[in-house]
Amino acid sequence: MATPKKNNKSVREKLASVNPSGKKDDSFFDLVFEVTRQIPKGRVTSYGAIASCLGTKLSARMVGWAMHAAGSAKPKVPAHRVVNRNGMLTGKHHFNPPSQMAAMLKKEGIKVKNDTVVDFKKLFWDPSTEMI
DNA sequence: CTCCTGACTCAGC
DNA sequence: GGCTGAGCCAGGA
Repeated sequence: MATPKKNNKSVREKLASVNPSGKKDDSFFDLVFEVTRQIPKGRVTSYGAIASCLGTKLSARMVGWAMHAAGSAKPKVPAHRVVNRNGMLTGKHHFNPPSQMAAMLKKEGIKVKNDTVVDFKKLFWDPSTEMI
């Protein structure tokens, strides 16, 4: 894909607006959580997209790692809407139960086949573009 | 304090 | 064309 994302700063500001409660801890984790929560229902995004929009495109792993903490995050983070670049539910094994991820996606109208999001490209939600 | 691992991605072979 | 290696940051042992 083109991946023109360059509003990394804008995204951060946007997130600041979402979090006006004097919360200054822009930990990478929190940032990822905010973005993930902004994902519209019936849409999905990739770790790389989030990482890229945050300015840490080289650390897509951290996004996934942050999702690991999503289970303890409050309110709950729709980590099921975050998949890898191929639209594959790589993190489903971390859900409880693993089938929960696909079930949630299906519930939102997203077709999941073989642990992969159908029309992922079409349902793809670019945080640095559609969120602003 | 040091080492390792991890829900990814890109580049190279 | 698919597979492998390396890089990234943070948290846990």
